[in-house]
Formats: sequence, structure tokens, C-alpha cells
Amino acid sequence: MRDGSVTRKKINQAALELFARKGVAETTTRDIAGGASIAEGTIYRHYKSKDELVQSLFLSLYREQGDLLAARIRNETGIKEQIAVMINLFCHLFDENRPLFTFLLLTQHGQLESVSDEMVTPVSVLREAISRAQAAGQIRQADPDLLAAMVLGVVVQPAVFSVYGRLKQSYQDFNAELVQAAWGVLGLT
Amino acid sequence: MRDGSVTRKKINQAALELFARKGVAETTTRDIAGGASIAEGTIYRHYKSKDELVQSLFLSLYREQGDLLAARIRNETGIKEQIAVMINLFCHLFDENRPLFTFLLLTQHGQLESVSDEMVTPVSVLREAISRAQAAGQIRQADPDLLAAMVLGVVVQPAVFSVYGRLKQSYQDFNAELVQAAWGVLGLT
DNA sequence: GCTATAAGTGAGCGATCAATCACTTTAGGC
DNA sequence: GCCTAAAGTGATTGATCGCTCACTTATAGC
Repeated sequence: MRDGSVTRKKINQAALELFARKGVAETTTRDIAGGASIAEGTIYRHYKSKDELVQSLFLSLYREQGDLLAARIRNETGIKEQIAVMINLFCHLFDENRPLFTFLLLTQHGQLESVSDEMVTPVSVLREAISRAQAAGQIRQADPDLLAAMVLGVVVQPAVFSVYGRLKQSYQDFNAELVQAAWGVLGLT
Repeated sequence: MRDGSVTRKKINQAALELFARKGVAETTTRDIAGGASIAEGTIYRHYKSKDELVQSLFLSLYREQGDLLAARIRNETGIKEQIAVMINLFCHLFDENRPLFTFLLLTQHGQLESVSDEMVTPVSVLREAISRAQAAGQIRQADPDLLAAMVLGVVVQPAVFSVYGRLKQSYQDFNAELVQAAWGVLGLT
């Protein structure tokens, strides 16, 4: 038997970069094979179809980010600190791996529906943190999904602008402003 | 000569709905022709290519929304009122025409680069309003593009959640919360 | 009514691309 | 050193899809 795990990682890496740069529909299986320096047929030793590759990539990366966030806030008790830590992690992640963010951003359409309710995701981690803070009386009573969406928007939309070249600085530079704004959304001073 | 303007509108309407529902790449020119109840070849009497149709649709709708916003805040003087009026308009627009929002959302990738700097867009209107308020000392000094992005995120991200079924209520119901949060982002009480 | 011109039609073409499959290569177990 | 099973190959295929083109239909101006 041969070990295909290295090849699988090469496929995932090449696919991620190409999907982020050109979009999923515009990236052919030939492109992916070329980027990974393997034959086109090899892709199909690891994935049943291009669709399965896209879905597998999305779900594993999306869950991975959720797990990372959950691990980071486990040590923090106050909601303000949890928000700050999550935003800080996002800033680092985005600066260090823009293709990852871009891929998740533009494949959410059509993939988000395959996310089960029980799955740990960046969104679920944020919402649960907000829910706990509401139960503790630290945040006003309002739909926690709505609050989570608004906080997420504050952090993600500038990243979208950054991807499209409207904002040019390192994302770290925005860290303090983002935290301030996220607190403002939740009514924390 | 025959008048093709009705047919053109039917093409635009069918394309908008299909693009929003299935995505651009997944929508064929046959689909569009079927949706508009015309022959496939007729599309090419009005647009040179499918790409041109997508770009023309995006640019005209994006500009249209910018013009609408600009007209609405012209009467308002204070930044708080301007923000409130813009959010109110967005809520109405979204509830009444979700395909429009969905289309703009998922075609921004790849189309946003064809937007010239001089063009009036929802983003430019928001940024200019924030800039003026900064000049008047009503909002703290910070990158106006960043502030605009954060405010936009507060309003748009819940709409994204709504499109994907995570938030189910009418968007009007969120109006007050959205305004409160947007003010919070800008440090207005 | 005749003509010119643009709009509308849909079968068909050429290109593209995901997926297959017969074949080759590699390596762990014996 | 041989066997086996999985990994890797790449030419091929069948289907899809954007776009064309020869033709028909409608209408405004005369």
C-alpha cells in the first residue's frame, strides 16, 4: 500500500488557493491537478467528485475555525474579554491566511446549508458566548442570533473590504477599533 | 422596428431571480430564456455575452441603490438621523426584494472590481456621510473606510443570516436594534 | 402596401470540463 | 523476492453550455 495522505494535502492546498483566487466554478479539475502537481485522475482517488471536494474542504475548515475560537475563549470568563480574544484571533488568522478566509467567504453560498445544527462553528461559538452573557445579565435581552450576526458583521465586513482592496493595511491595525465597535454593538462600554 | 424594451426587462428580471436562487455559474442562458419565456438567441440581441449581462445588471442595480440612499439622506442633517434613515430604507428594500439583495451579495465577487472610484454606491454614500460627521466633530477620528465597513457589516450580516434561514423574521423587526447597534459602532449614544 | 430595419427564433456548432478506466507504479506483509 | 492492494496516471468520453447564424416576424416611415 502507498500512503496518499501527502497527496491529499497537496490537493486540498491547491484547491483552496485556486478557489479563493478564481472562484469554485471557474477552477477546473485540471487547474487543481496542475497546482498540486499530480494527475487529474488522482483527485478521484481521494474525492468522489469536485462537489465533494468543495464540501469536504468547506466543512472541515469551517469546523476547524469554530474549534479554534472555542478553545481560545475557554480560559476567559468575562464577555468583553471573550469578544476581544475572538477578534484578536480572527485578525491573526486573516493576516496569515487570506485564501482560507476568502474561500470560506465565497463558498458559504450553497455550502452553509450542509452545516448541521449541532456542528461547532465560528457563528455558534459567538452566539453561545453572547447567550451566556445575557443569562448573566451582562448584555441586554435581544435575539442572540441577531446580536451574533451584528458582531460578526463588524469583524467580517472590513475583511471583505480588505479582500477587495478597499482597505489596504494589515488587519492587526484594526484590532483595537474592531473590539471597540463590537463592544458598542453589544452595549458594553 | 420593434420595441425590445419589454423583452429586455423580462430578461433582466428572470436573470436576477435565477442568479439569486442558483448562482451565476449554475444558471445557463437556456434557464434565463426559459424564465423570460423567450428564445435563447434573443438574449444576444440585448447583450453581447452572459458576462456582459451579469456586469450590466450588477452595475445598474448597485448604482441604483446608491442613488436611492443618497436621495434619502439629502433632507437629513444629523448623522444619527442619516444612519437611521439609511437603515430604514435598507430594511424595506430587503423585505420587498430579497432576490435583489442576494444577487448583489453573491456577484460582488468579481464584479466589485469593475466599479469605478467616481461611481455613487451604497458604500460611498455611507462613507461620505461618516466623513462629513467626522469633519463636524460628531464622530471620532478613525479611517472612514473602516467605520463604513463596520456599520455596513452590522446591517448586512444579519441580512445574510436571513437569506440562509438562520434569522426568520421580517427584517423590519430588526430596524430599531440595527440602528442602536450602528450608533454603538460609531460611538454615538 | 412596400420597404427597411431591428427583434425574435431555435437548431446546431465548437469548446470545455468533470469523470472514467485500463494501465503502471509503489510499498507493506509474508 | 513475490504478491496484493491501494495510489497514481492521462488519454478518452459523454454531456453541457455559451454563442452563432440563417431564417422569420413585426413595425415605423414613406
